[in-house]
Amino acid sequence: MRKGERTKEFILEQSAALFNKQGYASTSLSDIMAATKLEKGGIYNHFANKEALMQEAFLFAVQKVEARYNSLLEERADSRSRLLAVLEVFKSFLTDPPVRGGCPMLNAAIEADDALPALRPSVRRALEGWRTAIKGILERGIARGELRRDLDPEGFSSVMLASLEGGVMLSKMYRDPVHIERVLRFFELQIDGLEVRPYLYAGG
Amino acid sequence: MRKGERTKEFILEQSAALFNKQGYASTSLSDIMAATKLEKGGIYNHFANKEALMQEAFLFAVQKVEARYNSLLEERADSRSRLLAVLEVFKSFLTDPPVRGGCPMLNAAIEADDALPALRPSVRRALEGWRTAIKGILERGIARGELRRDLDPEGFSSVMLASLEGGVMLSKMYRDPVHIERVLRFFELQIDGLEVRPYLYAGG
DNA sequence: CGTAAAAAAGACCGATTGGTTTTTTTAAGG
DNA sequence: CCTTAAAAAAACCAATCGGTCTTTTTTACG
Repeated sequence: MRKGERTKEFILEQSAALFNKQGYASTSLSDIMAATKLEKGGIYNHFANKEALMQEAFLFAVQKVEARYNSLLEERADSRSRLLAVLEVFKSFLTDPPVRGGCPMLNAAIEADDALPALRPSVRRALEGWRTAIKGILERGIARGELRRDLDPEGFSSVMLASLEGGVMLSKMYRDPVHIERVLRFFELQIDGLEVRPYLYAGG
Repeated sequence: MRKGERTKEFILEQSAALFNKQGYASTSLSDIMAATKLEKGGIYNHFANKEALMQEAFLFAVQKVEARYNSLLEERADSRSRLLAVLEVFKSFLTDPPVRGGCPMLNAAIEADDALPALRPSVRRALEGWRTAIKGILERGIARGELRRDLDPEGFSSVMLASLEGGVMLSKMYRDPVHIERVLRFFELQIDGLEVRPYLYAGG
């Protein structure tokens, strides 16, 4: 009973990395067998079929990313620090990925939208989770008087998430972190511009 | 002789759409046979193997996108109009795609970086083409005195391309054009902010 | 119109795919 | 320790994969 759960977790960990690196359709059960050193029977004992494995592996990957974010979030109270934590998560997809192969949401999104319709709802939910997280930081920042009131959290969260995902894609393709770094720098400056500056804006 | 070239073009057109929609690895020769109503022999008469077909189909797709851009570029001389033409191309991936299935560079980039190494150089070249196109518009705009001198073409081109690709991904996943529209609006405002305003900046 | 070459069809191939079932092994609980 | 159920292995399956080769059909040209 306990042994089974441990191996299931292990299968998820290995296959999540494979799916994220090679793609879901391109990763065969043989690949997973090789990575886990398990025979087919040992794998299908824990998952009904490949689709169920893909589904669970994606959620496993998303969970890993969220764990990374939460650990980065510790003791960060103000909006600016929190937004920087989001930036750091996306940078980590290239420097020290929670799951090998880049951003799980981005990778799954491209593959899911036509080829893997079953995965679409989960991917969408994960992306929406990130967008609302960013939006929440912005709204809270405005409410706390840390961010300018003329900022549009709805719009800015879309743009920031889009840029980060695009930056990850570019840096992966170029094999050069400079592109995600430019995105990071750009949004650091944007965030600073959005901040209410006590001295500059004092009294206004 | 002429007939062969026409069918080759037709195969490229059909398979480019399939590859862009379903992914390269997930699109089988049977899919292409069904789409072209050709037997396997009729296809392999024009392409050495599936990899060669993928390669040529990707270049075909990129060419279609470039053609769209060039048609949008006509009679647009100033930097602002040209940058807006770039924005329109990326919006068109969702509203009226040159090749069905979204942005060919984005889709291929995600799949190519680990699963299809043979496609990587072409994808990278295509993306770099777009980035340098944007950079060129910015540099020219600065030289012509249309854009502010403190603008960094190198960095801004990365950020703009990343955001557009990310915006396409988001809108495809949400099946809602609002996200790419937010990116578009954001960069329209950015571009306007980068412009040298004759009255505001007159003399300085 | 006839002919030679190009183009397409069709049969065929081994390998691999995801999946199932049966057997063996392992591990946990009384 | 021993038994029982869980877990993993192993054998097996039809279908599909990309690819090859041979035959038939079509096309272009003299």
